[in-house]
Formats: sequence, structure tokens, C-alpha cells
Amino acid sequence: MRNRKIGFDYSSDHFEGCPVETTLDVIGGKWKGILLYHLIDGKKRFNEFRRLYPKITQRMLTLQLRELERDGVVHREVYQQVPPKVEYSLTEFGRTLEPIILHMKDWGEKYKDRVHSETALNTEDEI
Amino acid sequence: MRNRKIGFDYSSDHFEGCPVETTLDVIGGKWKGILLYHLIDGKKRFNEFRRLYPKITQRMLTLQLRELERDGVVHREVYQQVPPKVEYSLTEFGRTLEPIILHMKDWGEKYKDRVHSETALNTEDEI
DNA sequence: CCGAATCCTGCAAGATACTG
DNA sequence: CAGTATCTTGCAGGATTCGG
Repeated sequence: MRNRKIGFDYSSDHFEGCPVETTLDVIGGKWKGILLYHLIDGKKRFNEFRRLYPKITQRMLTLQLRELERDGVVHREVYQQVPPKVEYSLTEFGRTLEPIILHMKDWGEKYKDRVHSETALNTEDEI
Repeated sequence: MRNRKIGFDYSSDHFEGCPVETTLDVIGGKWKGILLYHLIDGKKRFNEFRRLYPKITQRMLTLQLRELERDGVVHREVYQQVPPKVEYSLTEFGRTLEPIILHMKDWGEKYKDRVHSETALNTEDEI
């Protein structure tokens, strides 16, 4: 996937055509799929994500959420209070991604073992 | 997305749970979505891909195709002849990804402009 | 024609510390 | 609590060359 945030190389180079790439730009980031998935069943706070995925660093969490926000799929609601409170949720636009995310989840569940085992022992070839 | 090819950090670390991640492992590579998409309507040769996407380097094309092959979604058919000929196609397993890829394509087509414009709008304020 | 093998660079991403 | 600010590093990915 391209990294849009840097510039518009698709403008300098006949626009990259492929729509699949557009979608992967939005959901294909290192943690974006996961974040989006967890947002499907409701808003989440910053530290909720950290609890769900302890491996993601604060920095990365911030960056990925900011990109999702910039793409208009995630809304960031700041409550002016002490202690601070910020809630992330899917926008209406973000909701249009739900079917894809859920579909990916189903596929992952179904073929998880297969993918992992094929990776491990280099595939028995078919066809 | 994680990079499986290195090792199994999901074994050392409570298994990473999220199925969405599994799927993104397979289709989320930099060019994988595109490659898979173009394989939907039939087998392709190495240089066909290069023509379709002049920007992808030989090296990356090879690497990405190899990973797809190792994940069992792409089949690599070598014809022993001169000049050499290699054809790539989706395996039966790879076909199970078709709906997702096509769905992503539809989404990308539909919202391409929106995503791009949203991106463009907030790039100028950059701190 | 379809790669494999090297070499090299830049950015993505980790670690750590600090703050409103 | 929800982030920034730095510093550092690893590896993805580019360029180039060689080979069957």
C-alpha cells in the first residue's frame, strides 16, 4: 500500500488506477484493520485500545488513529474535562467499511489455521 | 499488518487474536491487493504485471508473488522452454478471497474522490 | 524472459521521557 | 488520561547487476 500522507505521487504518475489500492490505503495500515474492527461494536477510548492491543505503542496508536481520522472514517470526540477523555468512533463514512472489515474477519477466522500452516511448511502445491 | 515471513511472534505473545489481522497479512502487502485483483480475470505472466504497474520493481514483484504463493493463494506455473514462461494464477484457496477483493474494488471506486480530497484538505496545516 | 543476488537508503516503527 | 517530543533502529523497498 502506498503511504498517502507524504505526498501525491499518484498525480505525478498517471494516477495509479487501481481502486483496490485506494481501499488498502485506508484500511491497510499496520493496525488500522484491528482498530476499525474494534470500533464496529461501539466507541472506544484511547486506553481501551491499549488494553485490547498491549503491543501497539502510544505513538503508533496516535498516528494510526490520526490517519483514520484524516481519511474521514473515524471521529475523534474530545471532552473538555479533567481528567481528559477522548472517544473514537466510526463516522457515517466509516460505516461503509463495515462489510469489508467483517468479511475480512470471517475469512481470517475461517482460514487462520490454513494460512499459518502453509506459511510454516511451504505449501503442498495444488493444480 | 504484521510480516509473517520473519517468524511467529504470535506464538510467543498470546496469539494476536484478531482475525482481521490474519486477512490483512495475506492481502495487505504493498502490492498484493493489486496483484490479486488482476489475477481475478485470469492468469498473468511476470512481465504483464510489469506492464500493468510499471512502478513496481522486479524485486518487489518477485517478493510479493512469492509470499502470495507461500500463503497458498497464488499458483506459479513454470513452463520449461526457451524463452522461459511463467504464469501466475489464483488457486482454489485464492478464489476465496475474490469477494473481499472485489468488495474493496467497489469501495475504492465509489469513494476514491472522497478519500483523496479529504487527504488533500488537511495536508496543508501540517503543524 | 523471468528472475536471483547484492548493495544501499529512508522511512516506519520501537523505546523512552515528558506534559496539559 | 491522552497524548507529544526525541532519539534510535530495523527492515521494507529501490537501484543495479548477473544468470539460466
